[in-house]
Amino acid sequence: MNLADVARRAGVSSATASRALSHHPHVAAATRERVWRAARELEYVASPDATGLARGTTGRVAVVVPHLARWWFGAALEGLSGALRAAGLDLLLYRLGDSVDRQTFFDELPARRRADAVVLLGFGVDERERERLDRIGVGIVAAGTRVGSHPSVSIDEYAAGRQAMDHLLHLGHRRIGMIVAADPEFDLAQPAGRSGAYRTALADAGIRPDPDLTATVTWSPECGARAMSELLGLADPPTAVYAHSDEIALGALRTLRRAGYRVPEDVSVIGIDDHPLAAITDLSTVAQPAAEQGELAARLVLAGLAGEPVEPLVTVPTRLVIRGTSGRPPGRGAS
Amino acid sequence: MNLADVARRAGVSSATASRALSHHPHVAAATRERVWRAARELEYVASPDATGLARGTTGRVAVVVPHLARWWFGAALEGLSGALRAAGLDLLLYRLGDSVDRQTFFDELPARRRADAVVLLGFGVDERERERLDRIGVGIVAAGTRVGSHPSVSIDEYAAGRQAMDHLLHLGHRRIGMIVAADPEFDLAQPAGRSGAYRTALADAGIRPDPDLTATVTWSPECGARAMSELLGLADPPTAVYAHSDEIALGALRTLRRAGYRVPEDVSVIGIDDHPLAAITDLSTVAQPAAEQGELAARLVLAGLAGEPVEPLVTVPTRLVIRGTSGRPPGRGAS
DNA sequence: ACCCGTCCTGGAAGCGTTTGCGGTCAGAGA
DNA sequence: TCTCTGACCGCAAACGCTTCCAGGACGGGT
Repeated sequence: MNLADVARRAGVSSATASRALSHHPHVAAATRERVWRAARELEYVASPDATGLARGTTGRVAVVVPHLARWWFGAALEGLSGALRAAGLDLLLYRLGDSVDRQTFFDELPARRRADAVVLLGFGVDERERERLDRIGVGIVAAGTRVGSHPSVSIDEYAAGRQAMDHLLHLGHRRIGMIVAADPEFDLAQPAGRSGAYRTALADAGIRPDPDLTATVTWSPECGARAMSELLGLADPPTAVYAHSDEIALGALRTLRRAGYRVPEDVSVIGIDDHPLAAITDLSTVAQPAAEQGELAARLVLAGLAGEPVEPLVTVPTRLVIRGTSGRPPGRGAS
Repeated sequence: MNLADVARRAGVSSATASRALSHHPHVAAATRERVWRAARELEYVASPDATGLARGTTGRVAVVVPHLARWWFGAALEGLSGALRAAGLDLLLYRLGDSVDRQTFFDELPARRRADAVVLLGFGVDERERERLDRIGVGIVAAGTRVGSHPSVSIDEYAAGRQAMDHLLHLGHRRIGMIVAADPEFDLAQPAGRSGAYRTALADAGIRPDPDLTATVTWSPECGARAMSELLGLADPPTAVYAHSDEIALGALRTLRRAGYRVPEDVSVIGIDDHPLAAITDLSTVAQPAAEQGELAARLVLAGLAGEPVEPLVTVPTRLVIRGTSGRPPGRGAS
């Protein structure tokens, strides 16, 4: 069961056994083979605790997420876990459900000494938290957002927003609503870029933004539905709606259909994400590769661990996906 | 940084420091206080590796999942992680993406010696795998499925299926289609109960099942859409469809709408899960508490670790949620 | 035949905790 | 005042692995 047992069975010292098993040079081929055979016969597995103690490294990386049930997080985590597993690293998952969890996490830093690196998945941290985080003493990588000057991988939020907005503008829409997806507990950092795109896109098209056309809600389909109701209640409702996420957009869609509006004949809708349900709902959107972002984050971690230089800011491309919920505004007929 | 440093600063031996920090009895109150203060000042965090080595326990729980991006898994994992965190246990995540991952996982048992318990989230294992699993040497708990005689928490798949089917039958449907959600890689174990419910419900209603009315697909909305096309292509298409999951049902819904069928006037649809998008899509379904299942699984783990007797089979209730996609069959008018 | 590298291997010292065992010391009972 | 009983505390041995350091064997060059 232990290294000593393997060594005994192979007739060598535990030092040699250790070297043989971890592919060190300077071990005779025959010896190496004997040790490996003994290990196999005994079904030997090294104790990671002992290894960690001796080597000063844990073989684990901590991943911190605010949510798990939302599509983006699950998908990103899939990419991340796959790449880490391939590299033989274990994944320690910390979910910070609410501000209490969050507070204690940054106060106590439970991940300390338990991982060789930390990945922040999809949420921003404030100044104080970043300062705490630095005390954790290991490399930090962010995915889906930028965190200070740490290496990070994400989409260009602004560009993604522009793709959505420009699409609506090209279709001829002038009165465009926006549903902002914010999170009361977690600064997702995405809203800024996505909202900025809204404003500048309008400005570039020579349209003065109407503050009434912006609704801010928390991240859930129900809220998207409510926000849409608000927008429809305006004296002069929008002919198109740009939602910060597909989940929100789907909620908005529901409200529109319920209220008897035709989509896209009366109102166009576009989201961001390319959620799996967007395809079957025929929702126009801006696709972002979630799993790939997770995977790239893992690569940054690996590079950092290997002491290689790491690309500080990786940006993955987004892609406009035009489906059935976006069309020309009413009263303009198809070309 | 180390225990020795804390001990030195508090003017005691590291043995005493250790006892004081882990709330052992037979430590003078004053001493304990001094040690704690020193620890706080030094921001001391015990090395889990060293602790694990000395104590023979890891403080970690391995969680094995086949998917992450699907709602149920994310939600269950949320419940699980919350409860484990509250108990001070770390969560080690192993995602088995495909049969290759799966094979190597069961061959090499990487979780061995790295966790005090293993939770199998939402997938069944075959005989060989179970036999391998037992060699892992720690407690095993299953959630969302049953695994041998290990403690497990899940819904009553059969009962859930009956709730859905009986609802459709009560509405007067006689020709009911079923879309089975299977997984080529993972035996989800759910199909059996859910399909069984279909057959016995029909039998109890005196209806002979028509094999053409059953479509088996893998678990994704697109497949649900395709399966629905198949059913609609039948000479005598169903007036209602019972889908094994909401995701499938949503796909089916899309096909129906595209094909110009009205829901529920022409065709009724019901799923299982109560996916967050089911509410906004107005999909009738059978709700199952995903997060709660995860949380209960964590409790089983905790009980097992504490040496308490653990309930072997926990069943959580499901609930029929009638929304807008289920109604009376055509040609029978509202009562 | 001798010396000197080169390879391989073993001894042993950590890595940071926990914990069994024994020692010290103060207070209580006689 | 003397012993005895506990409460506290420290010593040192694990826990299972890695790695530095040095020793032994062996072959080739002189």
